[in-house]
Amino acid sequence: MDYLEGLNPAQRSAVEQIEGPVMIIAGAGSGKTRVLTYRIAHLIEQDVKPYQILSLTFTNKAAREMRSRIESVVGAEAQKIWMGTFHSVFSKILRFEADKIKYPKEFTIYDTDDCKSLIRSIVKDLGLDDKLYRPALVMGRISFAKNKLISYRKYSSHPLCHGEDESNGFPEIHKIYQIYQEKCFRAGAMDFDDLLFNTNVLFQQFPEVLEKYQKRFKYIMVDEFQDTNISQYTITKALADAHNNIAVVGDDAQSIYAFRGANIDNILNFEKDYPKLNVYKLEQNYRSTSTIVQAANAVIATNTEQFEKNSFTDNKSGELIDIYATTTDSDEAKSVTDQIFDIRQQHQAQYKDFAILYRTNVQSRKMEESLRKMSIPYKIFGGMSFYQRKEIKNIIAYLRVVNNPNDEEALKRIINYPKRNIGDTTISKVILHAYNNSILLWDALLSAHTYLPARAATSIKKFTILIDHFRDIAKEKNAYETTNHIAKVSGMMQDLESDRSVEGIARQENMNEMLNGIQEFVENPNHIEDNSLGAFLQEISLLTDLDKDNDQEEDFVSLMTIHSSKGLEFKNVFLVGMEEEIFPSTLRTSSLKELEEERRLFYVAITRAEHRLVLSYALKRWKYGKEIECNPSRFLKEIPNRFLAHRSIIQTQEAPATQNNTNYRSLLESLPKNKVITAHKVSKNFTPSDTSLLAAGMRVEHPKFGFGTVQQVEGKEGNRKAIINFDKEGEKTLLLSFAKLQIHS
DNA sequence: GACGGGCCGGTTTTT
DNA sequence: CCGGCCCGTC
Repeated sequence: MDYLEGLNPAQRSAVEQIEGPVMIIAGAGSGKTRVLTYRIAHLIEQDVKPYQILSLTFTNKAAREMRSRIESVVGAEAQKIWMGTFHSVFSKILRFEADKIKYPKEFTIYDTDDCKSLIRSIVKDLGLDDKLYRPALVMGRISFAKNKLISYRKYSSHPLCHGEDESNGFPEIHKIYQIYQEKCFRAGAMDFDDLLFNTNVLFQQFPEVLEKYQKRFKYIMVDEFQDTNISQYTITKALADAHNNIAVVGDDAQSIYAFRGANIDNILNFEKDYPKLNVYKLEQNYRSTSTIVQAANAVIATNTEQFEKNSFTDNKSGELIDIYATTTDSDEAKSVTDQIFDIRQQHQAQYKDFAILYRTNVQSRKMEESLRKMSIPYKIFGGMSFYQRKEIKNIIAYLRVVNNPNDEEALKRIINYPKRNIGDTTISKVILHAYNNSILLWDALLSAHTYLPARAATSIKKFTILIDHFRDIAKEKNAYETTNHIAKVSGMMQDLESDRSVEGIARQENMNEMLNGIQEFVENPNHIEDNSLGAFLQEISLLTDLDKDNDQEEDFVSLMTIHSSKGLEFKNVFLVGMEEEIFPSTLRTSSLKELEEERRLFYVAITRAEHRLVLSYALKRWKYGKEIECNPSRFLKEIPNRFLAHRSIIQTQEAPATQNNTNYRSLLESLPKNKVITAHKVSKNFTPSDTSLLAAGMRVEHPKFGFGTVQQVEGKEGNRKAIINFDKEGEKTLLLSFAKLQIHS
């Protein structure tokens, strides 16, 4: 029981209260994962069987990590705990129960691209304007409905659905939704939202199935509860109804997924649904310096909607938070890279102690270029993931068709790759024939000779024979051998090998990596009970690249969006692109609700940092091939001055394009570098002065640069700058709207 | 049916 | 700056 010793009183109560409904409000860095881990270990110590525990986490990686931590307390038993994301846990249950809801066991999971492509074709078939009915928009509406458990039947009479569509000029979405759902059903496919929606359908229509799982899962835990949507909450509540042993963990301040249907109201409803609720608040932050904790608190306090929570820490104040501007986005990237290089040297840090966070994925490009130039190892999470690459999607499409021959989206992708003389018109005719005659797509292919010209029918015949052959192979051999065979016999491998360009070779390497991945899957003892092709496909379609296990030995800087960084922590965090339009995003400044979610996102970003937080923004940035002017983010003003160290505008010089990155030392020496400024000991009574009357010759103090003499003041309004010659740091240009200066003379 | 060139439009976050 | 789509040519 010694694992209980290291917990504070609130944490300990949250661990020990195993019966009945529990809500744990866990501030950032408050040891939430510890509590969850020990709670499960504690359950097992109390003789709860591991398979009676269902623990829903936010990422697969979080589940894996938690499992291995539990394992170190209770041993191999930990393997039997049901642990994973909502999507992965319930897709496994659906795979098992598929026949009940008339889906094939080997149903396909459509990814976002598949869904959009399907919507595009439906919009075309209906003769609608594809400029108006854009796939992303339609998809968003369908997703919105599914997350609220609104079926296509209910959609057309729902004021928030069809009603809203009509007033926005999209009266046909309900129709698209219906056909979309029919086509998915016939293709034996579910999209991400369907995995949850259909779980609800399963539990509602088959009480005996629900009862089976209610009996099994005596103890249920939900992490990141603030990010669950109605569909997820309904599943959880249904499962918990038999025993009422449900513990949810969340932090309303970190709710950042409303766009995905997440509903803060779930926290409020939880109190209504479970009047006997025990609430525990974990308020002590063990992660960050008090400067960072207080800055984050100040930021979140700006929001009107929030729970009472008082985040505090006993950690020391640490360094001030850096803020600075750069002239361009390239300079921003360069300065961040330089600082990472320097800090690593000075503090003997490792690259994995650093993260670069941004609001949107496109911002990673400039960072990546700069890191490459300096030969700094890095990894980009999110954005274009491994499984989204064309060559990978192609081989997966083959596997999908072999696994489920009615998978329309996969079929469209590979029926003519490599070239088999089956063009778009032919494919469209087959799909239309299947739809009009209400037959399966595969049957439409088999009977192609009855309605298609001989030439096209012959090509299709050849294709179906090929796929049948692959299915025979799949019956005899394991997933790895099958894939290997398909890659060769389909002609894919040859097609890749014929391309000797750098990209072509990279594609072959990706293909090999894919094959290795399958082999690992097949051989992994965790998959012993089901290492089939179908199980593999299911697993990878729900994997994000955040889930990848990182080799402990590897040392790299992490680049990701703030959204992806949730739940993670880094010693040094660089938050880049702190500009209006970007963060907060233009699309989210019109309503208070959305702006407050952006602010929570800022809160999440700040609280990722353990020791050092650096905020930067550019004055100019490239966008769509044009250079645009940027303004500093309004959020910067929400951090109280006493936590900030403003720095001069940083201008770097780009490295010559021809420079290769093999010898970064000489490259480094050829470039002007931003020194990392050692903290100046601020005078005890330091209070920033009004700088509107600042003039040349005045003596000033800056919290980071120390004392200096004003050389010149220029510009006007928000753009006023002062050139100051600091005694120790030399000449700096400071933007007066941000610089904290105390005038001493 | 395949392929290449030109034009247009997009702008968030993710399972 | 990108990728997707349309249209012309082979």
